[in-house]
Amino acid sequence: MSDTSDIMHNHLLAALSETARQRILPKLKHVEMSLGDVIYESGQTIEYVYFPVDCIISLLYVTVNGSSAEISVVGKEGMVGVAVVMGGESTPNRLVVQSRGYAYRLPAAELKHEFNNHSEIRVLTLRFTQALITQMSQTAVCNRHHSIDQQLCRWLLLSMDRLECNQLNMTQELIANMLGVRREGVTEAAGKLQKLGVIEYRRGRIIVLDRPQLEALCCECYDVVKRETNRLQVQGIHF
Amino acid sequence: MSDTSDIMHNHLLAALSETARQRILPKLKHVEMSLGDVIYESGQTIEYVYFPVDCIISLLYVTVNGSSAEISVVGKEGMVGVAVVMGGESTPNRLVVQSRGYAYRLPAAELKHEFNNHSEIRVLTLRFTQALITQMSQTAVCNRHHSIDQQLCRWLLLSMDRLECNQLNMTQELIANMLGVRREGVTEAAGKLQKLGVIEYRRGRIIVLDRPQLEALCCECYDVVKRETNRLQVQGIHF
DNA sequence: AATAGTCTGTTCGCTAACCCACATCGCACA
DNA sequence: TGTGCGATGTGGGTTAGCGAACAGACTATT
Repeated sequence: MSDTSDIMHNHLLAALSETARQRILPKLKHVEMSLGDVIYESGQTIEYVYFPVDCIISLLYVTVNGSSAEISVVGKEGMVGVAVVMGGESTPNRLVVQSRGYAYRLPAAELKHEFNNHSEIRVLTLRFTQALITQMSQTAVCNRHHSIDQQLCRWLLLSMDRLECNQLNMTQELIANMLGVRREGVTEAAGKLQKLGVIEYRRGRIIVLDRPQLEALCCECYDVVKRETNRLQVQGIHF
Repeated sequence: MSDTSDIMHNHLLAALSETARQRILPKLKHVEMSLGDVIYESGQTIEYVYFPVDCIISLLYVTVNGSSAEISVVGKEGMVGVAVVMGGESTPNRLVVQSRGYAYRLPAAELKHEFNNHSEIRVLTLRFTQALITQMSQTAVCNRHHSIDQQLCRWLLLSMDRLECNQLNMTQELIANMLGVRREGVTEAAGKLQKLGVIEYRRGRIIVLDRPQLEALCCECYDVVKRETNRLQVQGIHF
């Protein structure tokens, strides 16, 4: 995926009408996203928005004492940088590439212009923002009420959906940062899942062997977010 | 505050130009909001949006097993029901009146129409949504990393700001529901604050005696949200 | 083949918050 | 003036997750 033939993999770009896509296409740049890249730092002015193709971007919040938590995760189903159309220009979040791959990059001013002058991308962007809000609020609840075991399941499922494959390159340390817990907590939770035969874990590589069971072990949060995201996307098809 | 003379108390309505306000005014209805009123239930279609004047509305998420958590809180600085302009028509949240008072109610369709046809209210609504998103993500982090003591401080400060008075009618049981913790946890935290002379607590009524100290005891979350909300509102003044 | 570095597994004590049960206090209303 | 109920305070046992420290296992590099 190094040319522009994969543009339709991003659901938002794919949902555009032919005319809208032709309008935007020349402004898009296909860029590589490497694991760990910080796309924006907290409070930094957003200069580009990104439409992921096969990478995953995490929205992290980092506290003053350095501990962090993942607020939401975005892949091919969406975009990052919605704050530019909301009028904020920046957010208090850090955006990090959680899984390497490619994305289409659009200058923030172009998105703004398109957003203000054409209802099509406006509708799509807003609807996706609504899905993002759902994911954030679900994360807040999950952080409050559910165990690390459950949250790990949720996190794995969200990542799998965005990669569309059952393998994930990610150390326990990094997962712990995303979930905002200790690495040992992830080790323990992952160990349980491995004993159950749900996943296989080897030095920075996780393979999901039994997805149905993973879903069964997960809290409701995954399902709520997925259903709501689908609901909003299905609506997104008609204009 | 039982007539329509208090319309300017809501910051969004106040920020409208004279012509925009004249356009919307006839569609607004001044309504009383009683403590505990459920404005919308999770998943319910949103028929009206509300612009609080002196009441406070909590966005709650209720899990399948009945435990709950407050995702964000809205008062005179904003509105509830932004999902209608996002295209969602509903959210998986419950909205509850946390502090009684009045609000202006607008049919969802009217807001949508105004949003799609006039940039003024669009800009205001979107910017407020951005502030809401900030609050939600901060809540997620706070739930993960901060103690009940700190969260109680945050919650009190958020409520105080919206009431613009140092007294709050609210039982510990209700606060516990908002924070998504046990009532005993709140009793303990409130006890500490009372011993320190920061608050005075008597049967469903809290009085804040020493706000500076309350802020000092609070985690960073309050400050981040407040600064970000201010930043977005200040921008909101120019069109 | 050795070595350094990274990733994973495991342990021990500790604390915050949980669950449950019950005591007490104060306001409202009869 | 009681009396009942809703609100608050307290305690004991339990647990999930934290912090720190360390051992083993795998990988890459030389």
